[in-house]
Amino acid sequence: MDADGVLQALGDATRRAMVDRLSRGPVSVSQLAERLGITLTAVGQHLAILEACGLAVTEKVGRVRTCRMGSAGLDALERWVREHRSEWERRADRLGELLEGE
Amino acid sequence: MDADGVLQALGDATRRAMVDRLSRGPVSVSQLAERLGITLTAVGQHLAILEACGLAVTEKVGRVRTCRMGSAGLDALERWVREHRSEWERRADRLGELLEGE
DNA sequence: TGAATACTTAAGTATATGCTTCAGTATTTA
DNA sequence: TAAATACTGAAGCATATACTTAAGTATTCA
Repeated sequence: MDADGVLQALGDATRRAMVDRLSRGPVSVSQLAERLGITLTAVGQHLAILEACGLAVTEKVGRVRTCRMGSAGLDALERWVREHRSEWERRADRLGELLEGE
Repeated sequence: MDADGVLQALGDATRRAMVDRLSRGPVSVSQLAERLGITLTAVGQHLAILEACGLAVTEKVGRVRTCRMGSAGLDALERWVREHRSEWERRADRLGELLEGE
């Protein structure tokens, strides 16, 4: 899973609301739609994006699709943060050493 | 700094490229514009967004504005990840205990 | 002091995308 | 088996926003 897709997905407020909800446990497409005040179709579209980047996992049983949080998306995001922070902090450290050396 | 703003900001590929660059050290607006192949104006607009959410800090000295990475943005983002992951993992743990109890 | 540099601001354009409706399909219930 | 439920897919619309040009301002250089 690449962080680009995750960040692109989480750029949208509705999808963030969906992830908020998923982090508290599984839900059906209908339940998401009702909570967000949008159509089932819209939820389906967002869900496809969340699944593609590993933020959600879904499974259809009978006529109802159950949606859960996916670990891969959060993993990728955390990795992205660490990489960007560390590069920048390494620089900050070198600057600190430089100043101490004076 | 709220994670919403940070995620909204990082939803855009150009701004992600800017943050990539900033994480490797300070740059001027012109240098960013050249690297990204867009106008100074466009860079300025993105920069305002990155500053507002704490992903960038800028300082104008003479006629050149120098842009650096901001810590607040990454902090907020890491917090967001931890909160969403932990809630979901607590649930997974409870499920695990439940299954063990059978 | 005049020219060049490095932005800044205002205003317009063009496209991406979030959402809708409408018309299906598959599953459950009465 | 008929009606209701829970989605799915195709197609269109409408708005947000990323980018541009054009016209400034402030600073440095020759």
